[in-house]
Amino acid sequence: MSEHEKVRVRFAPSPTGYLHIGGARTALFNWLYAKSCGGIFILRIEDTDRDRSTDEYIQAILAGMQWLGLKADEGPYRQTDRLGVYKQYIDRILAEEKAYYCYCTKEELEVKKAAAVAAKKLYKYDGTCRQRKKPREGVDPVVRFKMPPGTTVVDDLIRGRMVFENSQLDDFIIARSDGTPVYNFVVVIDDLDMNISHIIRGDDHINNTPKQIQLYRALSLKEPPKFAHLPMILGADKARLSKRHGATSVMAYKEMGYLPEALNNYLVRLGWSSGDQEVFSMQEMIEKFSFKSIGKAAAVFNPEKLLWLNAHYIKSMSSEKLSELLKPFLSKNGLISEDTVLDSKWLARAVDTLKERSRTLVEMADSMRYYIADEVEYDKKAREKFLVDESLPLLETLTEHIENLNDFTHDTLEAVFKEICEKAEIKLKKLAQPVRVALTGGTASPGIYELIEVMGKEKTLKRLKKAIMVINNYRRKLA
RNA sequence: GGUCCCAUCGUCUAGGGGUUAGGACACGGCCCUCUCAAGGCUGAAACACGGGUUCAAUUCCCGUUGGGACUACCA
Repeated sequence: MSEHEKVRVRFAPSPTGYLHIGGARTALFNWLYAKSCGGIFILRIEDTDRDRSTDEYIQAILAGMQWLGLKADEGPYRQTDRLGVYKQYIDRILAEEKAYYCYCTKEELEVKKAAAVAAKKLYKYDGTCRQRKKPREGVDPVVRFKMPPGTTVVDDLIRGRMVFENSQLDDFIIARSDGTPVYNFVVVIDDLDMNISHIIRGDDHINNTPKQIQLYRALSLKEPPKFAHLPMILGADKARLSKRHGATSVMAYKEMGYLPEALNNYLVRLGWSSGDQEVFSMQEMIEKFSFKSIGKAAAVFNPEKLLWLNAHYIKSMSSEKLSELLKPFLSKNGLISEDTVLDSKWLARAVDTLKERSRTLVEMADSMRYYIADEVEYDKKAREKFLVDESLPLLETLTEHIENLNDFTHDTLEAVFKEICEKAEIKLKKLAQPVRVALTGGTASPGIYELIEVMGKEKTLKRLKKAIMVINNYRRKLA
């Protein structure tokens, strides 16, 4: 592949909000395509809307992409740093008479537009200023593109051929009356200037495409880039994904305890597939990515499936790594503070017991409560059902056994439990459930032996004794 | 309204002129089991509708319906 044919793609968000699910998917697909053919992935911040763009959002977008592992090979470029470039192009296109100054005021245009709407006709700029030779006093003009006649063909890599009548396109504005260029113009300049080979973006941009292609042709002899329009992501109500549908910012998912692997995997399967495969490593995605396997229909965002994938990635991640990721969540839920010293081996052991039953890091951190907190709080129903007279001798016997136990491991604990059950002629359940409530406060937990092993002798004994006390107190009250 | 796009289980999707229309999430059942999970097995669940083309259409074409995007001196 020669140098100028090299694949160069870009993700071009506007910093008017956080990196959301839809943007992340667009970024991912661009990144994937670049990686799949040894191309360059460029990040470009489209901040020409100065009223709505903020630095805070730029940082948020960067943070989101970093979390997802979508590293840009070039950039971030900022369009506001390139205003001089756009100015040159505007002067040039004006000089070549492919664009013109328009002195129609907003108010005049409003009136024409209202009339068109009232008559149920398509509103288009009527070309009043196309022939105008002289400036109008007291009006700062906008610059409009002189849309040529004919048709514009878009050969979309995903959708195939689309044909647009140029008469339906407008003499759209390319520079505002304050001289600043507008989106449809700067995109084209940048893509031209940055030698973008493929434009991969949401299909909400389809209608911009013919306009941009016309601009390319007006500005350059080069063939315009190839276009690939990705299907939209919708909410459960089939409307465009928005805040109403829950968290839409990528970083919000981080805070809810999702793993970037899970989110990437979920996102890649929205509109794309490779046979029956559901789980993909980033490497596999890169290897299998192709425009041919991208669908055309919009996809509904399904949080349940994301959760399932997250659980999957939690299960398959090493407990050591998980422990590190878990720590921020432990301090957030108050289980550890800055000066807490956690033995990392012990933490990994604890995580090990929780991996298969946590769908998010938040859930896992909450389960850690019974391992870390000083006291457990009993669930009312659990206490009433299991911390009862019947359990008292069992808990007492167990306490004695454990006090004399030196070898505090899964196997010896199992032997102890078996022995007690045999002597008392009861099923394991009769013993395990009260113990579970005593130790965790609830009825759901890891296996009883691993639970005790991780909890340790001291904490186990303390809680067993507390449970015994609770049962005795209750008896006394009744008496 | 106009332009453009889209249409397989509730959801994500595979498939494609002849299939018992496959998988995954969610849901139900069973197994495993000290609880909860995880895991295994299993069940229910879809080609929007109407016309063509064809020996044959869910698949190709047209239309209808439904959904969506755009229609800014936003991006």
